[in-house]
Amino acid sequence: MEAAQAALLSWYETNARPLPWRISKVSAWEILLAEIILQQTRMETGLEYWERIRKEYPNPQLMAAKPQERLLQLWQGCGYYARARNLYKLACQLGSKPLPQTRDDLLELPGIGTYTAAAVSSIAFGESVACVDGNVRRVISRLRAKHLTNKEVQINADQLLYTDRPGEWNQAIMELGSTICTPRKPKCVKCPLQPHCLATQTPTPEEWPASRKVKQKKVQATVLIIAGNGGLVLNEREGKILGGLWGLPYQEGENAQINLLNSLNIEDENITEIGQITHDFSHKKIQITVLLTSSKNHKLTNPRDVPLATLDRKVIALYESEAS
DNA sequence: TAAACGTGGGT
DNA sequence: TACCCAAGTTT
Repeated sequence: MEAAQAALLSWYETNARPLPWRISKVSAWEILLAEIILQQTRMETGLEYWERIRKEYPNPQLMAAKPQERLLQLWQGCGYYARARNLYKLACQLGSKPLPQTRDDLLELPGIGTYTAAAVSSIAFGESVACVDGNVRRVISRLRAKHLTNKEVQINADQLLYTDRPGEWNQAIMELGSTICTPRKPKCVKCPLQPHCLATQTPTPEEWPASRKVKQKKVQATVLIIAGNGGLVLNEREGKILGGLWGLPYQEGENAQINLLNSLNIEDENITEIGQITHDFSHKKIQITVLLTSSKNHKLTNPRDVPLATLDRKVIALYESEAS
């Protein structure tokens, strides 16, 4: 074993956070659930979703046996709902077959990309493959003090991989990125890889890797609350944005208000504006006008009975505080 | 390849 | 306030 590998594994042995799957043995399915839930999601947030979802679905067959809407109900608030839709598709597609054990076979499944395929095959099945996530990319970029392409990062990760215990190695390097080699103010003094790192020899190790710089677009939108005794008008959303979740009538753009009212045959004079809300997506900043009217003879739904996105929950919370 | 896709926490 | 970013994938 090389010195850098020994140093990191030794550090990991005493500094690994006590995550559930490190404390006790869990199934490959539960590893897969964790990897998907943790995509772009913080550990502290993801853990409670993982506990909830693994408990309800100890295996893929039990997931496929219930409606997608049930999964989305457990997923609500976690974001990136395509993950849940793809996970459900995966469970259905699997049928009675066991989970594939290699990276290449896992890669064929919906919602499984290069990171997750390598993470699951190495952690759950011991395959010697290096996974590259944001942590690994950052650690390796700094070790080399270079702006690397994806391919170059993967090559470096493959070379560094400790093939005797690939799952443990992958977790160790991610753990380092997550707790020591952080995006800002990295704790180089505590880093087991410092003797091997080029970035730490510079005044600005946080310079690597380059940041993404995606600018949020500002958009206007209107939401309409149609309220009655039985609840609110809620519809199941379709498409990629919050698809599969339910939500209030919502429209973006200049003529959103007029279009919304026309499409629902609502008269102008029965409408009141109860407030403005802002809600951020990663790619856009939404300024929402919240309109209220009373239901004549619409089909009403209790918001507690259906999966909702945080955006809709915020709007409903405003309405409920207004009503009380 | 770049943009779309949620949400919440940190600075 | 504004911006960054988190165990990424899809198109």
